[in-house]
Amino acid sequence: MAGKEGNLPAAMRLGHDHARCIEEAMTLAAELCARRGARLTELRRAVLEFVWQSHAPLGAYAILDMLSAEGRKPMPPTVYRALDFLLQQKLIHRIASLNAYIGCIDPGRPHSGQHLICRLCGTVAEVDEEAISGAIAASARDLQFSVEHQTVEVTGICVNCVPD
Amino acid sequence: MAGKEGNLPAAMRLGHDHARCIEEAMTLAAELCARRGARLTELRRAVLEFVWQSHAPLGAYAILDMLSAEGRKPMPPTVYRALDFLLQQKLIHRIASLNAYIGCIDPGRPHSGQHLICRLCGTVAEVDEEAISGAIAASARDLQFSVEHQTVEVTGICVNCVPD
DNA sequence: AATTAGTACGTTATAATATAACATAATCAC
DNA sequence: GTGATTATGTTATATTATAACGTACTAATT
Repeated sequence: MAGKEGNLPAAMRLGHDHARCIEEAMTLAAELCARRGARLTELRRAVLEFVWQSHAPLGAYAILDMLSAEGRKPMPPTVYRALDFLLQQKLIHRIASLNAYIGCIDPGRPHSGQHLICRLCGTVAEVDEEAISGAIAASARDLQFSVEHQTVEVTGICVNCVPD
Repeated sequence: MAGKEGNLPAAMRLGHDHARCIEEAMTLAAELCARRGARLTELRRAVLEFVWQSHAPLGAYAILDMLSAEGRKPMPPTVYRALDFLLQQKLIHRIASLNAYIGCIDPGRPHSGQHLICRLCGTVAEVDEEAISGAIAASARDLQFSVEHQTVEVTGICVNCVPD
């Protein structure tokens, strides 16, 4: 057996090399923006890096505070504009049920991710299951509903927060 | 062929008898609360009825305004408490992506509903597809994630808002 | 390197959503 | 009816988000 961490997403593997998560996310973001002619400015880079500091989503005002602590003193619109840019570039997701933002684990590929949110540790794991998105698409088709965006947010207790 | 309104949920059938939607919802709510020993007070009843005025979700402050127009002059906590009660009794759902509230179409049966939200007319149709909730449950099981709540909100264009 | 068009950011103010904390009133169980 | 419980009223404030307008930076072209 591979143990309980066998095939889990990084977010739910306690000992994972998170510095590498951040580094990969930042490198990929830079590449994608360059390819798209989108400007990943210092501010936007800083916001994205803060969002990636953990696998728990971060609120806009938490980001504001972190930027303030760094010496910048941005006002809310500045942060929201950076977040809007990152959302447009699909570098982050907004978690509607938490009013907070989290890094996208696979910004290069078009996808409608699903998020598993641990109520105890706050960790959010993104998965992309065709079985889920396909079932939603099929149900919408039955109703002749033209889907633009799927929000799937599953709240519960992650493997690290339940007794074995 | 039954036409485009063949098997659609009431929310998406333009000519449906909405007075009956309201009446059935209110009757069922009264029955369920009685059965559970929960107090469906006048205020809570009024809030539920406002939520059911249409198949588009209603914000807390819109409800506040409607109560004010009726002569009551409640403050926000009063409305939020009524909404909390209705949420606990599963008589309404909160649509996280809209910060708004909508009547539950089947409060008697335990279920995790999915919501299709039309970006144009605001109508929200609730469906309960085992294929969707099952796929989510299966994915969570893979990750040893214990699910407490599923939020599925699908944004797009409903059948009444697209050209034929 | 100046011009300019477009984009990004700064700043002020305020809107929209939600809750904490405590007081009063209604209802229920006995 | 008395006391316990639940519901609502009230004041104040927290949290999340955006409108509107001004300034500065960037990139492309001359």
